[in-house]
Amino acid sequence: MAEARWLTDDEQRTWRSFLIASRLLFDRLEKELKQNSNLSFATYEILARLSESPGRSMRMADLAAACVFDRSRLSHAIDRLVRSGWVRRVPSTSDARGQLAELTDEGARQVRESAPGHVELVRSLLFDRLSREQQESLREVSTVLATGVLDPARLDRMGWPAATPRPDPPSARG
Amino acid sequence: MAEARWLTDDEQRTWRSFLIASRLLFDRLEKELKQNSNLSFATYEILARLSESPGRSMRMADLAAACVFDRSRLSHAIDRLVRSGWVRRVPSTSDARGQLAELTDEGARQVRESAPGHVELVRSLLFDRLSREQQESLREVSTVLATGVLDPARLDRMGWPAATPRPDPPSARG
DNA sequence: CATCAGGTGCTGAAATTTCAACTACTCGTC
DNA sequence: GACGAGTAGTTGAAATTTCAGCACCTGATG
Repeated sequence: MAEARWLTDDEQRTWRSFLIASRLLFDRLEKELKQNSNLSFATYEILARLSESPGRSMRMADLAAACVFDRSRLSHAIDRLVRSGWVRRVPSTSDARGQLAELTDEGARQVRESAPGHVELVRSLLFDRLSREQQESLREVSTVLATGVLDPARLDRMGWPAATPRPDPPSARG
Repeated sequence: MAEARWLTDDEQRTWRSFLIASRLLFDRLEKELKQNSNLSFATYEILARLSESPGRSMRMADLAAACVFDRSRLSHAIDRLVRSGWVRRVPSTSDARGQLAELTDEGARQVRESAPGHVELVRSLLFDRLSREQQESLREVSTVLATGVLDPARLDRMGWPAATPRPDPPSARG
């Protein structure tokens, strides 16, 4: 290795700003959820993802990918959710290794209850304050970051949401 | 409360993209530090901040604010760093309640050793991939996020770095 | 069919973070 | 100089996350 490529002052400022801002934001969301629903952000995300999924259930690995958790972390988190009665484990019928995490009615109720406050806060801290151009920039930058870490194929497999609406209907393929 | 203000599809995609992207990025940095220097990101930040501070030391509260940690978390983290021999606790002379966390020589060596790899990764995942305009957008958006959570005065007190270079030299004030 | 690389999910222990007090000190006021 | 509110930092226990390793299943290959 020759000379380390340091950050310019400008880059340094940008990086620190991003770091601080995202942490402040996530902390704030965490606090709101804890306060109003006694949920951690991580827990909320799991419940939210499940609630949006067909059959209110997902394969463990898919859920982990969607939430950007490693498998162990998800497994422990699901343990706790099962103990709370909000999630049920169901063995996969198509793959004997697989488990589905399935939202219970109680779990679904919990999401419905906590979602509005959470969404309202995201809106008020983020979208109400960003112009349309800034929102586009944010998505653009996020895409750059994500593809910097994972290739597009992997992102796609984990349900990467940044894509603009499909250019062709799926049936028109091939 | 009347009707909850939900997110549009577009906003939903932007939000999820941001969430996933930042998590992927931070996870990656965490992994790199763990792998190459056996440091957590949190630990690295503490050491880095101290190393940049005059006298290689900071008041606990200031350090906590700079790293966006709560005081308890920082206190525990510093405990560990003291046990590692990388940081020393020094009572503040001006305020008998206060403590300084001060980097030891060993600690300084540790930062010097781990910084290049870390910076290189930030550069390659972020700055090498963003145009100048995108970098500006990122800073702009970060500022919006941060001021959405904290007022500018508080940000300033915690060493918010997003400011463009001061319009006047400090001595020209008043 | 047997093998084997790779994928899935779980587990227990260790490390870290969160949470709710608690002590000690400062500052402004009386 | 004593009071009381507010600040600085620590502490211990509980909750969560990380880490390494395990057991099991699948799918490809021979």
